[in-house]
Amino acid sequence: MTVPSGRRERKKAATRQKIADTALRLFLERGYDAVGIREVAAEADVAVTTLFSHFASKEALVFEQDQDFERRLAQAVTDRAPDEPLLPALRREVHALVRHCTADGAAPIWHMIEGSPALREYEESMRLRHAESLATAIAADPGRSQTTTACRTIARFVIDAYALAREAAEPEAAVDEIFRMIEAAWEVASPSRRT
Amino acid sequence: MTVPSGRRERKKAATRQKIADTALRLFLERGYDAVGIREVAAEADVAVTTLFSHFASKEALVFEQDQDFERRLAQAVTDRAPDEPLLPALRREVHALVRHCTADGAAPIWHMIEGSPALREYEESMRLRHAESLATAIAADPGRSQTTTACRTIARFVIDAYALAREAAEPEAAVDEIFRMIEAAWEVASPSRRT
DNA sequence: TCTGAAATCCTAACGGTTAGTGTTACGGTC
DNA sequence: GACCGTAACACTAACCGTTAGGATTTCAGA
Repeated sequence: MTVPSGRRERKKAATRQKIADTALRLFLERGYDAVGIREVAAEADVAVTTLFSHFASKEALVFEQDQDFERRLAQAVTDRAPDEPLLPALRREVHALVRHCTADGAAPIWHMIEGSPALREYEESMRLRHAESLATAIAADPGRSQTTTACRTIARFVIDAYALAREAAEPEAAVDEIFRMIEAAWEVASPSRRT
Repeated sequence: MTVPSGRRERKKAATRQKIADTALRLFLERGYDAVGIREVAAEADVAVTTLFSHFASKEALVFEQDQDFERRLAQAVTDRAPDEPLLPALRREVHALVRHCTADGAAPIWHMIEGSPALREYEESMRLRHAESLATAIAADPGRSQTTTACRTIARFVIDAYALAREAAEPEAAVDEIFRMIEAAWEVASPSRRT
């Protein structure tokens, strides 16, 4: 027991990172579908079973930062200034996420994702998880009077905003446009005012 | 060319139906994951390749009415009374769909779907398609002044309403609750009024 | 009846994923 | 420093969904 201190963890993290880096490099070089798992494992110099002990699926190799994403959304709710309303905080975070995904370096990756049905599908199911965890965070927000259904609804809408904005011609403007709609929906779900 | 008249089409439809029925029966009897494609094909007395010429994937065997669903949503927009506003028409249709899915006989099927990650994921990606086609229908609605982004957003929200309502304790009430939020979002997206 | 095409079949494989079973390398303990 | 439990990793062999390739049957129309 106790805290596993040091080398072991570092080696494990290094292995994981090497696999992820190798996979992404190969995928970008030759296309996601054209590179097999056995090949990624060989190039990263690990066994196939080791690869799958670090990543649950081939698609997960691409969405390595999945968990960061999920955490950031929830933290945008829980860690905001005490007097800041919910939605502006979420809007800021979504803005940041969209900016991060449409940055220069990220373009080839998203191009690859859009080119592979398997990756698109996987991303969709990721978003479902993100919406659920965001809904939980919103529902736990103090001084809130909306129903559970309303919280889950708004969480979905926020995730939708992220997904739609990324595909829009002007992502940043789209975020603002969609959030105006979400604010209206949120208002109407409030028995009293005060968000 | 001309219209392929009769027997051929009937036989094909019969084969398709037999495969779907057999698959659903086996899945419900022994669990989705516990029944293999080869087994379904054998029990339906067709070749595996034939099965896959009727259904694109194992999951598609379960969501046989996929296309109906998609068509009904689009038609709710295009076939509504000339003076009926958009959202009430969609609300009616979503009500009908939710009622259909929460009907008595359908319970075991949805239970099975919720128990299989593969099926949940597939359903998610179906919804994406449905949202896209609904967005197209909404965007094509005459006398409409919203932006493309707003149309796609509302389409997503409507699909979300369906998904969320089905999981709610009181599905019918949830539909109404969520649609109140969607109406507000739609209003705010209108440069002028008049839906 | 003949012909073209659609529907079906068979075989064999490919690629992601997992189970089963060792084998190493590390961390804490004596 | 020797020792043991365990976490990380490796190897093999398979399972399962899916597809390519190509043969064969069955129907609609000329």
